[in-house]
Amino acid sequence: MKHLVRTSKNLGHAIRQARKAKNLTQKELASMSGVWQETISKIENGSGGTKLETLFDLIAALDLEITVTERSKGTSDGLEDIF
Amino acid sequence: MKHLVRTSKNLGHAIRQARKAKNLTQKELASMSGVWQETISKIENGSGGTKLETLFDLIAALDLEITVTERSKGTSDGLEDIF
DNA sequence: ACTCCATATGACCTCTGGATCATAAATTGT
DNA sequence: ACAATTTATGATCCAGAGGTCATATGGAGT
Repeated sequence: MKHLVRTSKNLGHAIRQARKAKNLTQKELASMSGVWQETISKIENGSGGTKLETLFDLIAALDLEITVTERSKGTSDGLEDIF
Repeated sequence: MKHLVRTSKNLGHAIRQARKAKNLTQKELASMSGVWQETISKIENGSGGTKLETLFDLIAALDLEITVTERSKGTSDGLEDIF
């Protein structure tokens, strides 16, 4: 699945989905990423300006990757998942 | 161009490249994104944990998009740009 | 209903990112 | 070399993110 991320809320969804897909609890993800369970909860619920470093920790622990590209001109190839 | 972003430094490169590609100065990007020129400078140089909201502002102003996907298994299709 | 685990919330404290202004250093043009 | 523009740095201040602990709420399962 590919998540187009424009807001913190999008991000939260992507993180939560990836975590669930791996059958991890927030606590487990917390211990493998070094990010507190409480913080993960907030992030998954899209609460405000997380720090990038925190995001990278989560992304790495979840085996995800972030890419930055030019905005695709209309070509919504159907793989995106926007919230 | 597609930038795989794992660190703040990667991010900085992606931002700077996109800005240059559009022939914008930091000050111009600053006024169109609402992010201070000084802050843009720091971000482009990869200095530390930027806030997500700031990043989103920049990304939007530069017509870029962020996607989160599962880490591609080996398939380095040659389009990435890692720093 | 009652456990047990998961997730959310609330409070406190510390640390740091970003706004803001000033200025230094680097780059570009002539 | 010089002037002009762009980028970097340095300092101060403030808001808020995350570490940390305690607790509340929610959900499964029995």
